[in-house]
Amino acid sequence: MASVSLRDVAARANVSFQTVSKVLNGKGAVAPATRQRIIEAAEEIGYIPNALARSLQSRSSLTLGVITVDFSNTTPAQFLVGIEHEARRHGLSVILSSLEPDGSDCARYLRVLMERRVDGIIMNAPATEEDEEVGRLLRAGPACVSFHDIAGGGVPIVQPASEGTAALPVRHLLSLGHRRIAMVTGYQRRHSAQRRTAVYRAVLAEHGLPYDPLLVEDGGWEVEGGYAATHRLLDRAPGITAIYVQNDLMAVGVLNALHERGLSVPDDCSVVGCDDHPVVARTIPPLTTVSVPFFDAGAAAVRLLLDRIASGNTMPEDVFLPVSMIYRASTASAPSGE
Amino acid sequence: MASVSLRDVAARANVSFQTVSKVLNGKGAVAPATRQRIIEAAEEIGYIPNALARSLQSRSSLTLGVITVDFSNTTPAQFLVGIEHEARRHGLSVILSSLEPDGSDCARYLRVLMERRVDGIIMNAPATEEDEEVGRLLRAGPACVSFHDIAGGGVPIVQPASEGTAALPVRHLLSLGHRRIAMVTGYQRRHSAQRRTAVYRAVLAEHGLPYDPLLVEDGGWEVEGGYAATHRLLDRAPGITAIYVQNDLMAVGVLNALHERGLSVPDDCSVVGCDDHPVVARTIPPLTTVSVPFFDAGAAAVRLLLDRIASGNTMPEDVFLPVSMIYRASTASAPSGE
DNA sequence: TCTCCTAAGGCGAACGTTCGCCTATGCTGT
DNA sequence: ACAGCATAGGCGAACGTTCGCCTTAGGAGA
Repeated sequence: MASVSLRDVAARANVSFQTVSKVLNGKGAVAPATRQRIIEAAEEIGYIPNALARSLQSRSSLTLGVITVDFSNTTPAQFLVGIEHEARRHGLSVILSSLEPDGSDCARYLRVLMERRVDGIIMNAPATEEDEEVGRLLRAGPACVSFHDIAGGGVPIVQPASEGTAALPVRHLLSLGHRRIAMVTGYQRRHSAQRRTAVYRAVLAEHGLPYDPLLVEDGGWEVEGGYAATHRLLDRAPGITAIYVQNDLMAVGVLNALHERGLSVPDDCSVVGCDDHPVVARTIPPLTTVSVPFFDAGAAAVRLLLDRIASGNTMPEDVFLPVSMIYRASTASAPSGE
Repeated sequence: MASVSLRDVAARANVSFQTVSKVLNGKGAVAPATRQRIIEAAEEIGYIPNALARSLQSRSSLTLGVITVDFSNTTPAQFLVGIEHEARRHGLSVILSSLEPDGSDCARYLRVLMERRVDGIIMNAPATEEDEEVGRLLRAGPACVSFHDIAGGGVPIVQPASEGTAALPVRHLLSLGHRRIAMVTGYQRRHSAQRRTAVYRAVLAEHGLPYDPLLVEDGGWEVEGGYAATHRLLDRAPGITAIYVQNDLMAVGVLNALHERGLSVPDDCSVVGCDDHPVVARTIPPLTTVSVPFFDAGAAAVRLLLDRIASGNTMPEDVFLPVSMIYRASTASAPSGE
């Protein structure tokens, strides 16, 4: 188990260890017989190259660092899987750091990644989007790409287009004749929730409808928050015929709350979610939602990062991911008002 | 950006680089004034230790490798989060490798982890549970702990007790008076599905009930599989009054299929899931299920691994995780048969 | 005054690579 | 017979650490 090195292989094959290196990396000119002997020797004593030593010498760790929000939710997990697969395709490994909910440990983990000399960093930690220190570190450190805003900018962003994630559902509901369209938002301190709210407002305005704060509730991104938000909405704002929910997890809670109230979806109230979580294809009723390509987003982030590294860390354009509506059974025409 | 090393700090503080090392690691005896000077110098030129070099020299990478099935599902993701947190607590980083569905790339990734000289490996890749090569590599390589069986053994296992995940739900249904209890299994090639099936069978036998293959369908662990399996069951086996579903994701599909058939849950048919997926607290109806501590499982795996490393790779006992029933609204007494 | 001790810090070596340059050997062409 | 040249492989250095041992200087004790 004591690690066997190039030197051990060399001793066995009666050559210098540098020659072994050449053979194993297919570099220099080596006689076929010697090559064969070396390869066999390596095989016999179970030589495994030491990537640490290689990285030290080559000044490239072939490693990406990822700092992410808790990914036990499906959406950040999909993003992460996309990153991992694309990284692997390029021969890179991924070091994972998942943050506390408040993101307070981000700077510390960033430092760990820098000590480990990662070649690049991918961020998905909305809780730090206003953290100036994190912004500074990221601008000073290795190449970085982020899924959320970074305080002070300077880091390219990969994001679903919020015109898509918000405008598509709201337009869909409007086209079905709904006029009192409530919204359950994600945690309102997050920029993505704010952006979607702004788009909701803008689309309503386009159609001559006022923005009514009574129709908007914070669901905090989670199932239970969606459930509670819906009950609050129904308590205080009668006449709601549709709800746009900023993610599918909350939408599950929304459907449950409506059911508890004896309201039928979609007959009494339409619901649109966002993300196309695997589960909502079979909720009762199956949910109309927005499909967001999280896997692809992860892959795109890796590619962007690699471009950035290759091009000497120039600042590329932000990437906006195309999204699309998935029409299922949770939306229908507004009940004929009388 | 060109990396600054101990030597650079040393030059600035007018000492040897080894002295800088001593100060920064708090090792040798150094005069307070010198110490101060060194710390300031390090600060000023932005010294960041090189973990690669450190690992090379110390022969310990402070890294854990994790090989996991696609974790865009919540349960493997929770396990992974648990691992990451516990690893972090011990100052270890985690290198992540997620496999193709068939696990065919496992041996390759294992090799990468060994090249990177990880201190230990945690496996969660059920697709490889019969792969002899993987088993061999794991027994020969660094310390390892697994969440699923390893071909040939020799690796300690951390697992929810299948007496819990299967016996608890089935006993619950029996105690409610159900006698025709169907089961939607996970992918039947997996040992965990097989074990749960065996326990289901054994518990029925305890109560003098025969094992009826017509009541068992493979749902493949996914929502859609649960949905399809339920329709097949209802088509061919009338009189089912309860369904035990081996995971919650499938249970969502089961609830939907029952709803489509016009069967009320729990009045016409009870349903029990497994895992306590966050979503099933608000399905319609909320699902009775088995809570499995996946976070804790991840943390326990890390602790077991560290014990194993510390104790020179002795073979510890397997760990079985305690599970418990969560009673919600999807189960009720069997309809009074007439 | 001499010995001994301790504190402070220098120094060499090693961890396992890769890279570039150097040398020895033998063959080709005239 | 000799210059010229591939071809094969050796060798030194460097990447950035940590570790253990050595040296030096100054002070305490007899």
